[in-house]
Amino acid sequence: MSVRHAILGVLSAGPMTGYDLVQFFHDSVGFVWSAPQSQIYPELHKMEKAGLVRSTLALRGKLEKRGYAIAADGEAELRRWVEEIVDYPPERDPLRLRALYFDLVPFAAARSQLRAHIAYYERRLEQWQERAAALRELRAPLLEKRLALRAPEEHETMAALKAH
Amino acid sequence: MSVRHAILGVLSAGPMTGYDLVQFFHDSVGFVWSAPQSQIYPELHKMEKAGLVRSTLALRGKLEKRGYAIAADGEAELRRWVEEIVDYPPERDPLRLRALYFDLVPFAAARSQLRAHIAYYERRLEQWQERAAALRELRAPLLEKRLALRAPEEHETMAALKAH
DNA sequence: CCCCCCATGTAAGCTGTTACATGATTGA
DNA sequence: TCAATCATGTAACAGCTTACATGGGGGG
Repeated sequence: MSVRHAILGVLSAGPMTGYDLVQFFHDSVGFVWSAPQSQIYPELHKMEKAGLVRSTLALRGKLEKRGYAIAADGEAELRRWVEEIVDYPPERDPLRLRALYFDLVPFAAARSQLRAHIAYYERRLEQWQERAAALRELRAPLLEKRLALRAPEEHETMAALKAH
Repeated sequence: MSVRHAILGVLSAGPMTGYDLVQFFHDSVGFVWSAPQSQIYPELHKMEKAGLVRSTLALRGKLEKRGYAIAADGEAELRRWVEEIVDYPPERDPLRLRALYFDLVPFAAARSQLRAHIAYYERRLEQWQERAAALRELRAPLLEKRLALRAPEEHETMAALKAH
């Protein structure tokens, strides 16, 4: 149940609306944990019931918008979860599964699978590098919000991530 | 819906029981696509209804056992699926997600996370190497069954896998 | 005035997890 | 005779995907 913790993590940088969260899942946290909009709103409701977040209703004209902020219990839970060491999820890799049966199809088909695979990971790598660069230059909105902590620390986190 | 294709793949090496399949998912295909027993039996039923596999009832004493064999439609479907190029599943990495929030916990906690992570992957790598060695020496039961094709081909497949 | 963005939700359906349940056979 | 292995299933639930649904605000 990690959408929950991903949300807590984002909210730990500051309060925001469900919509904002959706955006972050689209282009920043989404890099490591993706979640669709249809999962975020219900989860926020559940989290509020569980006392992990608090919400306040605001208005923009007639439009209702609900701001969510992390609660004390939420912060505690987030920290607990980060420290917790758990088992890894079972392996499930569609390409490797396909690769097991490459002997069943023409060589050319296998080759284009692998080409597509390489292309995919090259794109991915580019995205990561771009993202890492952005973080180093402090261009990330969430990171900016976190500047209550000193910046170099985040750099190390990111370095660790990239090392992985 | 890839349990289905994983099962088809295993069955393409020869007919076997549900129980046999469970074993293979436990220690060979499971390396790339894990599936619990409670998923395999129902899936076999569905696949039989869909005409992808055929089953025959056999007895061992009073004990019923059902042998499953891949049907023509199943082979076709497997081949189709192997050739198909699809999008990658969304990213969802629990450790990387944790790593994003390492700044919230004591340094020591982050360090032991990373240590555990490294240990995990070292174990994993060992397992892969062992497995690869077994395949090269043709010690794998499924591979033995496939020796209707010439063996060197499988080597290449495995090489591709390892390269990945 | 129209389109894109902001903003929030619901519903059906599939996949996978955890746990429960049962019973026969084989070998030590 | 006892434990491990062979053998097959069911049920409840959690998590995620895809699609549907609605409506106001802001800028060109």
